[in-house]
This record gives sequence, structure tokens and C-alpha cells, in this order.
Amino acid sequence: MFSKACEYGIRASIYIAEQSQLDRKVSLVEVAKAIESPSAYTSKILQLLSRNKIINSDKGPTGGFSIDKVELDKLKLCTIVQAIDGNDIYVGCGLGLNKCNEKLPCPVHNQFKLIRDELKMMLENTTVKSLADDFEKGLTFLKR
Amino acid sequence: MFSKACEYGIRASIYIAEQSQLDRKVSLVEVAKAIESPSAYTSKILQLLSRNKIINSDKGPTGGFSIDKVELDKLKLCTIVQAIDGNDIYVGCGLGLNKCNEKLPCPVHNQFKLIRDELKMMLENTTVKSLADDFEKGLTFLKR
DNA sequence: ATAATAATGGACAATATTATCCATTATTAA
DNA sequence: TTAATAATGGATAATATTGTCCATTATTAT
Repeated sequence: MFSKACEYGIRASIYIAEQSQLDRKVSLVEVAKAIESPSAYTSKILQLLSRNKIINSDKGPTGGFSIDKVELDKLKLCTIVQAIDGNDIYVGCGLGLNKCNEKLPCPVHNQFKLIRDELKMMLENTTVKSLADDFEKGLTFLKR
Repeated sequence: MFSKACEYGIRASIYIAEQSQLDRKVSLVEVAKAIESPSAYTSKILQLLSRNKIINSDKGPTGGFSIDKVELDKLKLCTIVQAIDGNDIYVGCGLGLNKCNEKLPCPVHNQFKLIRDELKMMLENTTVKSLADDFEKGLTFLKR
């Protein structure tokens, strides 16, 4: 469904969001431990999210990654996915055709449209805050 | 969603199915042209489908690939996907966690479950015959 | 100012996926 | 029986993805 980079990116964002709600910045090493991801690779992904203004990053002691509490309500899963995997998941043809559309549909165009639209809606409606809240309550898990 | 190999595999199967309904066996080269795929790579995928008894392959002149007309009704998309991409799409966690399940859900477990289940049902309910019929009628396309 | 901390960025390595090449095998028709 | 046809299988190459290493930069506290 998503690339590994995107999976790490989503998990990291949820962890950072949860900690940000507790007013804690978290270091790369802490994030990587929390989500059990390779830290150097995770670093690249966090840089990407940072450049896309999805997360904040501060250097030096007392630095680390964070997400503005005010922004957290507005941050949707689709924003993270878009930044890392692009919009293939929305616009791409299920069978890899370039020119697949309503007029020139691939054989599974309509079947996939339903599912892609539902996925899109889900990603657009799911806030990182709601996921961070569940994680905070111990209802969900970010590793293993 | 699917690997490129799986996309080629589905497209090839639809073409072979359509031609089989017209009692024509098709060569690798013909398949690759019909679906605009790299032929040597497509060859590997057809071998895989053949080994999985999803398609027939016959050597020699008058040989080629085909699908039993009788089997065609029963052949579902999920069988092709299973043979090429395995069952990750059904059982895999959306965030890449190994131990994600009802009891130990990842943060998006329930959201993804809906979509995965729908995808699963779609793949289990869609017959290659129905897709081949639409293609035969010129309603859908296998290239570009 | 200096040392410690933490992100950044560039180069590089490992692995997986996609793609190609070619010799071999099986089958058919002449 | 020979030549032609078509799939098969093994080796290899190209590309993309995932993952690592390390020197540099920015920031903070002492």
C-alpha cells in the first residue's frame, strides 16, 4: 500500500504528535526507538517531513522534533502520505496504465475507483491528533 | 497497490482470457505487444502463472498461452494476485507492523481494515471472464 | 570561548524489483 | 529427420528502495 518510508513517516509523526501534546520535543534516536525503525533512514524521512513543514526540527541541546499543538488538529494523514509517496495512490491506475480514466478505463477502473476513493476519504478525514490520542491512551501500538 | 509484476500478470491474464474465448492461443510476443509490457519480464510472470496452473502454456508451433474456457468463469482476480504478490495485501498491516491485529492494533488498524476488506471482496468477486468480456467489447483497455 | 547535543547533508552500501540476454527443451509441420 | 516455432530456465544487468556512515552545522549550557 505505502512505501516503507511512508510507514515510518506516519508512525514517527504519531509518536512526535503524542509527545508534542505533552510538551516534549523528541530526538531522532528516541523516535527510532519508539517506532523500532532504522534511525539513519528515519532521519531522512523526518528531514523530508521537516522540509514540508509537517514537523518542526530544532538543532542543539533541548532540540528535537515536534509538531505545533495548534496545527495538530488540522494535520491529516493524507498530508504525510502526499509528502512521502506523492499522489500515486489517488491518481494512479490499478493496473499501471498511464492514460487510464473514465473515458479510457482499464479493465478494473471502476472497481478500483470505489476503493481508492474510500482510501482517499479515509486519509483526508483521519487526523494525526486522533491517532496520537489513541496511542497516548495505550489503545494502539507503534512497534512490532 | 500491486507490484508491477502483478499489474502485468493481471493485464496478461485478461488478454489471454479474451483470446481463449475466441479459441486462440497467444504467444509471449503477442501478449507483450497487446499489453505493452517488456516481453522477457512478462515471460517470467507467465511462467509463474503457468506453474500455478492459472494459465496453460504449450510449446512448439501452434503453442502459446491459454486459459481453459471452462475454468474462466471460476478464475478470480484474487487468485492471480495471490500467485504473484502473495497475501500481504490482505494480512499485512498498513503501517508495516508484524504483530498488528485486533488485540494489538496499529493506530490505523480499523481504518485500514475497512478498506482492505473491501479490496479483498472486490478481488474475490471479480472474475477474469467479466473483465475479458468488457475488453472484448472495446469497453476497456490494456495498454497506455 | 568551549564542550556537548542534535539535526543535516552527502556519499555510499545492501537489498529488492524490474528488465534483458541467451542457450536449452519441447513440439509441430514439412 | 530436419527445420521452424515457442516456452523455459539460468545468468546477468539496470534501477529503485531501503539502509548506513560520517563530517558538518546550528544551538545550548557551562
